[in-house]
Amino acid sequence: MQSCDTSWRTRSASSRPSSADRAISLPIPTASTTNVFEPPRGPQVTAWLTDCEVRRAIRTRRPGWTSIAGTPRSGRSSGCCSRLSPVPPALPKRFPHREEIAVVRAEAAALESGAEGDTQYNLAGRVLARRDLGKLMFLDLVDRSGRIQLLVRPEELGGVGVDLGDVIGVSGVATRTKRGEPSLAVRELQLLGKIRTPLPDTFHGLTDTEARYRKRYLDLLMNEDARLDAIIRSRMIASIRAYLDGAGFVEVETPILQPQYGGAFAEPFVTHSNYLDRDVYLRIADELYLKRLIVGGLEKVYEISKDFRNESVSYKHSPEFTQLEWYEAFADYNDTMERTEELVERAAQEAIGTTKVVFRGHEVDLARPWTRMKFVEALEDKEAWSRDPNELRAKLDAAGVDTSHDKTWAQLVDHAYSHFVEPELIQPTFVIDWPIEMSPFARSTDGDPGLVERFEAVVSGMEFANAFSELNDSAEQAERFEMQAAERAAGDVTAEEGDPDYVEALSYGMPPTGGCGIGMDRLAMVLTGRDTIRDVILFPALRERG
RNA sequence: GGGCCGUUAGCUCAGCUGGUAGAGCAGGGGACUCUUAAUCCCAAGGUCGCAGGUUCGAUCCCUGCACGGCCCA
Repeated sequence: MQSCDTSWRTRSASSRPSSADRAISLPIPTASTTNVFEPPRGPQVTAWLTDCEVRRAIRTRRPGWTSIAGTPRSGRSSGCCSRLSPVPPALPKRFPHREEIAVVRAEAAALESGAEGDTQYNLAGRVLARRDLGKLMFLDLVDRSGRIQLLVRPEELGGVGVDLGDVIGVSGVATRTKRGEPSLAVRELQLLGKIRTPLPDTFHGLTDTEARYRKRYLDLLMNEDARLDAIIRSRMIASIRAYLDGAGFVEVETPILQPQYGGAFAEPFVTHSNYLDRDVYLRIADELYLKRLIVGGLEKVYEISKDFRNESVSYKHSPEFTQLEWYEAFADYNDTMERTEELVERAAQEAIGTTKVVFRGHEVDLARPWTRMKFVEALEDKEAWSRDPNELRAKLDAAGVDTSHDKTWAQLVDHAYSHFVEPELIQPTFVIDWPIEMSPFARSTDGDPGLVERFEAVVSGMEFANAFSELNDSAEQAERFEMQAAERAAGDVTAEEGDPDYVEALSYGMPPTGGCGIGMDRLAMVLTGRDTIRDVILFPALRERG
């Protein structure tokens, strides 16, 4: 099923390594760095209740505060997180003036053992460890920014009923324990969300691959790496948007439901519109609509969106995936290559703080410039190039490649490329100047009308970007569609269907244009160091459980 | 689509070519004032993925199916 890898715009697409094994670490956010993930900082945090108010609350048994929420208990099992657990009265609906755990942890880490800070902080998060020593209780509180130990003296709070997995809010001061652990000395503790089903093993976490995908919330909750992956992906997307916006691009949205799909070699999903009283397709690419906008004069447009391809899955293929496509008038594929390098390098720096990653077992550097390699020369080096289908098939058969599924020359050549060239491209590489039969939307090269100005970007053997100097002549586009119709007739069911409406759009004239598609999921794989696309898609497609 | 592997307690895993299942953690009861996979004591926890077959007897052997993983297409 190579059809996926011959798309015009790339499609995006074990044991779980521990944090220490990961090639990347997030730069610690500081006040000076712009971090889109940090919630807006309010005024300097103080207790959300004054001591006086707390005392009054305790006297009046103000609901919600653990210190007065129930009978003081002893023992580590001071409440059940199951159906037997007493329902706390009216939990708070908000918890304002919250500081990030990482901030308080940093302050605590700078203290002497046994010392306490001056500032009272509010922290909130989930309790993921509990070490109960009778009159002393240690809880580990986790939020998105990190983990900190809570030092609790239940008697001083009038008893604490906290179960592993509860969401709580606390108030207290930074401190370091005698053993030197950065902590918060808790003065007040409040239950904010009750756990009803026990957590998975808090030491091993949730490691079953299927369970991690089906119950991603548990994966995120238990595994810091999973949270990190989600954040890296979000930063990557944010960085890309910021880059394109800054470069004068207009972000647009084009139809997902389309009467005519196109722009890639792929099987579409088919659905039905009651209003239109006809079947419509879920888009397989944004390409043809975006170029209509270039015809319309928007000059620089981009879209980051879901595409859908009704095909099987693999480590780099998912039936629904996120793709970035941009189109830039008055640019060609050389300009587009430079922009691709810059965009990816910036995304890496802003998402993970470095351009050096480990992906699929290889140390890779995404920093500019990337290697340029001509498609035909790469195949010639492997003695896997011929313009004659029979001769090419013979060469591939001689090399032990099973060509029985390849019906056309284009399929043979694609097979040869996927088999011999692509897997060996480890450092980021642009493979340029592709056969015209494989590229119905790209302009011919100046030197060889049989080749087009197209590039694919590859890293660790995986394609993640695909671009070309866009064909902008309607008559030639019509001929290319006819060429594709011949491919279909020859047995390639994924060959491009013609799109007369698109040809008509081009007939009004389109500026020379460079266009590019980058698989966001695949780029996220590279940046997170994940080997499978399902690890960077929060809710991957799975079969219904039997 | 093909090959290989997996599915046992909420989670992480043991289970000897066959005699109806164990541990740690979590959960329940209790002890404990510096722990950090805290520790200690007690009790509880199971349609061994599903359906057939072989057998006196199946978590174990065989077949099919479901779901997942890896590799190939």
